[in-house]
Amino acid sequence: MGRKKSFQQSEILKIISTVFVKYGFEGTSLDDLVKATGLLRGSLYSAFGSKRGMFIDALSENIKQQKDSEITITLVIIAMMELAAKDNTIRRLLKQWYKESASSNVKELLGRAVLKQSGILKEEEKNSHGK
Amino acid sequence: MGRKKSFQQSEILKIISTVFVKYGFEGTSLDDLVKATGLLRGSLYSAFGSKRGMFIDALSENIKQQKDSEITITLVIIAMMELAAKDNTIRRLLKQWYKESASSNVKELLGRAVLKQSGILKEEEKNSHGK
DNA sequence: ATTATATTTGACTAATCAGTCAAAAACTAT
DNA sequence: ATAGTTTTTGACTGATTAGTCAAATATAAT
Repeated sequence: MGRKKSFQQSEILKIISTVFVKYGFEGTSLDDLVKATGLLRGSLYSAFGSKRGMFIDALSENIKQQKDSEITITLVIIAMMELAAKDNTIRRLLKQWYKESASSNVKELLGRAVLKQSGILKEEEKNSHGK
Repeated sequence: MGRKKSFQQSEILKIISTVFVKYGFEGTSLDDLVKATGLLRGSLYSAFGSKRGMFIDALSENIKQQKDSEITITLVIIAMMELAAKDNTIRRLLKQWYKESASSNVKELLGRAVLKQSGILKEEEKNSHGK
């Protein structure tokens, strides 16, 4: 019953993910998310409750669906750098991700993604650092 | 001539560094910096010009004085995740740091610091991940 | 068609943000 | 002491922030 949702939650979470990846958590404003999704604030809030809720749902969805994708890794790093220390729920999510991570060298995976986000690496040097 | 500075720039930069490390760049407010340093906004602005200036000076000082300390690495990661993509000056600074980095495995160094910042690692497991 | 329920709409709010600036204070040189 | 210079002070500003909510709209069940 009731009015139908005008959007698919998982599609919106994909868009939300790219915005958080681009600007970080604190660097992303609700207006950024409103513009990117095409939804209005009220719709976003009724679907996710808060900006934090939007981030958690985006992170969870990404972890569930594509554990080692570039977007997932970047969201994980943003969560670790900006949120985990003060947010138990997010820290638990990240612990789970860490435990189940398929990569043989998570630290290097994270470090590579940090370097990539910074834009200081040219394409050719993305895999190893001559040292 | 003129009134003497009531503080030593390098001491204030140490304090500023710890605040940015704790809250990130976007997550740090001027009020946070005012409280932590004990200086007033006007003094901070006349010394550093802007919040970005405070971060750049803190990062530069740390890179110059203790290239591979924990605080330096964390500031580097914050700069890489939040600022480098859109700020040429900061990206140049980071490129220089990367080029001159003494570590044999920068990616792992960065990844370890990200994990540490998140608080998901217990002390015993900080150096290797059983996998 | 009426009732009940779920979603959308977007103007609104209170709080917080980075940054400014004129006046006061503290210093040096003469 | 006076003039010249620099720093400090903190109230102020306009912009932006996350979040709210009553009204409008759209759907399903009866």
